[in-house]
Amino acid sequence: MSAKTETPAARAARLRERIEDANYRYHVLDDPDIPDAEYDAMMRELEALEAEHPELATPESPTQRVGGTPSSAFLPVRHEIPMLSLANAFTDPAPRPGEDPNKQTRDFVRKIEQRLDVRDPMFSVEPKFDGLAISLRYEDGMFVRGATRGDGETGEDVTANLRTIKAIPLKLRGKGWPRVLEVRGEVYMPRAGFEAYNEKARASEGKIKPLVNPRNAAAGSLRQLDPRVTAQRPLSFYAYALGAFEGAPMPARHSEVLAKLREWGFPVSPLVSTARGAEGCLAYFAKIGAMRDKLPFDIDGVVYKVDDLAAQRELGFVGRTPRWAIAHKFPAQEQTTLVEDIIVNIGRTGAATPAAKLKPVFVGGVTVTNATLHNADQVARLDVRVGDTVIVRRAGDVIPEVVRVVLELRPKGTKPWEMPKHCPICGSDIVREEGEAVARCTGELACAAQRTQSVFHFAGRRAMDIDGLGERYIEDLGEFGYLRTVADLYKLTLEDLLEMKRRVDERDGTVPETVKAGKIATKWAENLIEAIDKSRRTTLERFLYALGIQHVGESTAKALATWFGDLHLIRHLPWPLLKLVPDIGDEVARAIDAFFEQPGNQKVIDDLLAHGVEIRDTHPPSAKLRTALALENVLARAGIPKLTTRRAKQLAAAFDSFEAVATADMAALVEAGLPRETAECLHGFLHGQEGKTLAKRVVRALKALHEATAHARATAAGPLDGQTVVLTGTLSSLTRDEAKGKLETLGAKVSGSVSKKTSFIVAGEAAGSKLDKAQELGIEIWDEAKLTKFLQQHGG
DNA sequence: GGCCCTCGAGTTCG
DNA sequence: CTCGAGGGCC
Repeated sequence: MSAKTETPAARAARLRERIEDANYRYHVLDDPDIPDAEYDAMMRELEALEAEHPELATPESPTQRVGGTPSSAFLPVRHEIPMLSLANAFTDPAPRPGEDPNKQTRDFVRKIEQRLDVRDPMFSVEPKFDGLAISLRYEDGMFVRGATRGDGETGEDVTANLRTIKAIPLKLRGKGWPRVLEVRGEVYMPRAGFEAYNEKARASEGKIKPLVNPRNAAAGSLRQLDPRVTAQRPLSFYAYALGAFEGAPMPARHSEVLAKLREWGFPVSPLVSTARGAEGCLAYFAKIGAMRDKLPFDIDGVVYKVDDLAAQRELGFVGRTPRWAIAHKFPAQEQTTLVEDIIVNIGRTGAATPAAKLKPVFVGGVTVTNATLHNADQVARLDVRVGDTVIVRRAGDVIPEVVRVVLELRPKGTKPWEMPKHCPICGSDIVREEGEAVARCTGELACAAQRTQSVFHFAGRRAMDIDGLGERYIEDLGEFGYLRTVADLYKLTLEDLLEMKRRVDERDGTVPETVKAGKIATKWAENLIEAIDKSRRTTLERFLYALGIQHVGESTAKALATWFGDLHLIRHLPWPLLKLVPDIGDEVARAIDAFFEQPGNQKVIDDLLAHGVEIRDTHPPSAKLRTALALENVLARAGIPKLTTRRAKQLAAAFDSFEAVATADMAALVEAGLPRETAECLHGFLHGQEGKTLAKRVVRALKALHEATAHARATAAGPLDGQTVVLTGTLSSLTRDEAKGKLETLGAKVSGSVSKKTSFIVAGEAAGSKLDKAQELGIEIWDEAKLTKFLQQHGG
C-alpha cells in the first residue's frame, strides 16, 4: 500500500508506529534497522501531515516531544513510593596483610544470608550509571509525569524536559503493563554525545557554553526551563527499578521486572545480569571494571540487588537505604595538587575546622580549590603541611578530600601544621575539650564569624526561611553594626539596608551598584525586608531549630515542639524534665538547659517576640507529658537528690503544689510521712542555693504549662467549631483522609451522610447522590478550590 | 560495656 | 556526603 492510497489519518498512524519501532530498536534493542536518513524522512513527513491536519496531532506523537512553553519553576512532586539511596561498598585499595579487601561487599552478602537463612542468594547485578535518578509515571500506558529524585520523598516535575529524550517511551509497548506504572532509572549523557556537544560548543566560539562533565551535563539539562534547550542535549536513559505499580501482577524477581520493562519499551542496560553469592558479585564487579573505560557512558560502580522481591520485602530498610541492595563503587578518581595554605574556618558553634587551600585541580569532573581537613587529628594523621603536594579525590564523588601527602615531593623547611591558639577572626582563645575531636573558638557572640554563621543558620531554609539573606549580607550587616543578634533582623528598615550598602561600596571602593541609570536601585532591599517580614509567622519547630541550640537539630526541635507545644514552657523547664522526650538524654537536655540559662539568650527570644515573631502552632502539651508533669513525677524527676519515686508519691499526696513542698518546714515534711533523715536531706536541699533555683524554675515551668493548657483550650475554638461537614466525590490535591483530618483540626465534625444538620458539603469530581441531596436541602456546597483556599487561610 | 542507629554539624561546587 | 557522638537496647 502506498502513501497515496492511504487516508491521512492511517498514514500518520503508520508513520508513528514505524518511528516508534525505530526508536525502540535503536534505544532499547540497540539494533537499529533503518538508516538515519530514512528515519529523518519519516519524521519530516509526519510533521508535515500533522501540520496539514492539526486534528491528527496527538500528545504522544513522536513529533510532540518538544512541546509546551518555557516554565518559570519546577513544581514539587511527591513520590508515592520514596526513591531509595543505596549504601556504598568499596574495595580497600591497600589492605593490611591478611585482611580481605572486599570485606564490605562480603559483609553485605553475609548479613543477607543470616537474615534470610540462605546460602549464596541470587543477585540482580547492574552497572551504576553516573547520571541523574528520575521517576517516570505512566497511567493507562501513557507517560504522564516525570520527576527528579530530589530528597527521595519529593522531587521536581521535569516532565516537559524528559519528553524530549527519545529513549523514554511516551507510550508503553507490548501488553500486560499495569494501569499505573512508575519506572525509576537514570538519565545520562553518553560520552560520544558529550564530546560532540562540546566540539560544537568550541566551534561556536563562545555562543554555546561547553559542558563540564557528562554527569553535571545530564543534571543541568534536566533543569532547563525551556524544553527546547533540553532537546538539543544528547541525553539518554536506562531503567532499573519500579516505583508505584498498580493493576497488574508484579513479577517475582527483579530480573523479571527488568525483562518486562524492556518489553514495555524501556531501555535496560545490556550489561545487567545475575550473580550468585558474594563471589558472583565480585566477579561481575571485576568484569565491569575491566570494561569501564571502553563503555560508551560513565559509570561509577555496580549495584547488587537481591533478585527475589519477596526476600527484598523481608529484608526491609534501615532508614531510607534498603538492606537488600548496595552500590559497589570504583575507587574515586584521584589527582595531585599543591597545598597553598591551610586556613581555619569558624562555624556557628565556634568549631574551628582546618581547610586546605589547593592549587585548582580538575578531579572527578569539577575544579577543586578547597578541601576540608575536618579537625586537627586528621591534619596530624595525614601530616599535611603548607607547600606539600597531596593526592585529592572527591569522596562519594562530591566532597573533595585529601587522601595523602606525596612525601617525596615535600619541599625543605616545612613545619607540621598546628591549630592556632587564637581565633583568626576575633582573637579569642581556641580551646579543645578533653576527649573531643573539635577545637572551638570561645568568642561566642563576640566572634564575628560565629555571629555570621548563627544568623545564617537562623535565616536558613529549614529554619526561619528568610529568602535572599546570604552570608555576604549578614557579614556586612554585622560589620556595620546593624546585626548583633538575630533579633536585630526584625528591627531593620529599608533605610538601614541602603545605608549599609552605601558603606559597603565605600569600603570596597566599588561603583555603587545601588545606583543604576541614575536611579537608586532598591528592589533587593525591598525584597529582603519583605522576606524578613514573611518569616515572622513561623512554627515552634522551626523557631527552636533556628535558635541554634547545641545538639538541637531539626528532629530534636520537632520532638520538643510536639511534646511541649509551647515555647514558654520549654524555655523555663529544668533539664531533667526535658529528658521526658524520647531521644533526649543527659547531654542534649543539659545543652538546652544551658542555652536557656543564659540571660542573653532569653533576652534575644523576648526581643524576637517583641518584634513580631509569632509562633502559630502553639498547642497544649501531649497527654503523656501532662501526666509526666503531675506533681509526683515532677518531684521524682526534677533532680532532687535521694528522692525516690515512693517518697515523691507520698509528698504529692500530702501537698498540692510544688511550691508548697519547696516552702514546707521540717515538721510538715515529717508529717507527710518522710523518715526524719530523708526529710532533713530534702529540706536542706530545697533551701540551699541549688534547690532554690530549681524550685523557682519548676514553679515557673508549671505555671507556663498551666497557662499553655488554658490558652490552648481558649483558642481551641477552631473556625469550623460545631459545624458538620460531608465529603463527596474525588478530591485531586489531597486524599479524603487528609481532608477529613484537616477539617477536624479546624473543629469540624466530618460525617458520612447529608442531613439538614449538615453545615456544608465539599463536592469533588464525580460527586453523586450526596450532592443531589444537598442541593435539595439547600445546603451550602464547596468545591475543591474553595476547600483548599479555606485550609490555606487557616494554616492547613 | 558494646553495638547499632540516628542525629547534628560542617562542607564543595555550579 | 562524612564523621563524630548521643541515645537506646541487649
